[in-house]
Amino acid sequence: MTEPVQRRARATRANLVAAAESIVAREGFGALRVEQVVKAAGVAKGTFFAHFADKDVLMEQLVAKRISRLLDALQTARRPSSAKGLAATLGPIVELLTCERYVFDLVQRASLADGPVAEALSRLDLILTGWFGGLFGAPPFRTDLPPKVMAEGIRAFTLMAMARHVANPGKGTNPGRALAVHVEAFLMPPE
Amino acid sequence: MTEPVQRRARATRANLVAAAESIVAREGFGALRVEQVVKAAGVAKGTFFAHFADKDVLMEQLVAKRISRLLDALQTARRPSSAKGLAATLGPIVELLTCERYVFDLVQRASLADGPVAEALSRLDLILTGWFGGLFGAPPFRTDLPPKVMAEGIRAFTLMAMARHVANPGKGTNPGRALAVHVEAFLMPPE
DNA sequence: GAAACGAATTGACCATGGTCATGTTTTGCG
DNA sequence: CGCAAAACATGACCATGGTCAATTCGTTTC
Repeated sequence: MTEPVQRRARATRANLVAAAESIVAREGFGALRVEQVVKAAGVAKGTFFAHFADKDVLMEQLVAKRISRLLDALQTARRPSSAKGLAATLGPIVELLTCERYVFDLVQRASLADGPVAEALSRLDLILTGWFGGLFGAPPFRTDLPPKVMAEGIRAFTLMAMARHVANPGKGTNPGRALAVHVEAFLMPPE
Repeated sequence: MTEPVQRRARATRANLVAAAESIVAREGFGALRVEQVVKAAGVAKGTFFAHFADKDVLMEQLVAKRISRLLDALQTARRPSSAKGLAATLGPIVELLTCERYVFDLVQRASLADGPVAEALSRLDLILTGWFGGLFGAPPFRTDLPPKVMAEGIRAFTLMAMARHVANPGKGTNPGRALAVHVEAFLMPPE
């Protein structure tokens, strides 16, 4: 639960994480079962819950790691120069978070609390805020709003677009396009 | 699951709903257990799942009914004349949806799919769209955006404000104020 | 009203996340 | 070292949502 101090415990924890990662890679996040993890790691079930308050804590950690990897790429990307470009830039992250309903629900629950997912996403906010420039804004986007508020707006729109997408499987919803509409509407200066 | 055709089955279903409503009134949504409901209704567990695909389907129905009652009041209310007023107007609904984390998660999952909750919320969208006026907009709000897009924006901001609130219990977050900030920023013309 | 057939109901059973009293290993200390 | 305390691990057990083959009930047909 808290960081283990003995070498044995650190190894156990690492085994659990490795086992979980391997299962996720093979069968997806939603298919992971605690029993499966502990069996693969060669420990008892109780041990799992001695290391993670609940299943979600482990899953958050795994998802956050994936998000972080995508953000590493984003960070070196060029600042997009249009609403559409901005929406497209978020594409890989949207894809990760909507790859499974289970993942999206997890992220949604975790995105505004404390924890690794929230941390990862606040890193995204930082990148966006940077793109929107300093106190005086950065065209072509609106220049009258604090970048922080704009970043929060993007977050809200992204979450909604993704929510619509995962709530209507097979209905051909396009989160990227929906997102672009809202970003366009709210982050570009009205004419 | 589908509407029952025999009188007996209709009565069973009504009993289940009544039992559930009574439990919710007494102990809240999150505390409701299927076992408890079937015991109170005097039927077997399997009967519950013959009438409702899963627990959530029943809960959605109950929550939607509550939302609808609040909307009846909203519908007769005067159109708010400021962003702050608009946020305040949504207060009762926000309060209902954030009264329990369980409720919020349920609503969030259901809000963009098919079902009674989505239906109730689309009624809210209709009211909002009405307030934002016809094709040419209605001051003091922005007049350059389709009312539908504005209503969707409000929905996104409301969901995010509520999510932050339920994700940080006891932290004194104020969904109404957070909402007002975003509504102000995005729905009022920039100056 | 008896046969036949689908609707409705039953309850034992299952899957799975989570708990906890107990046992084992490691560490720090005299 | 010897030993007590803390950290760690165990697995039987529990809570709860959900399944399904078997059974009972209601309705239709002749």
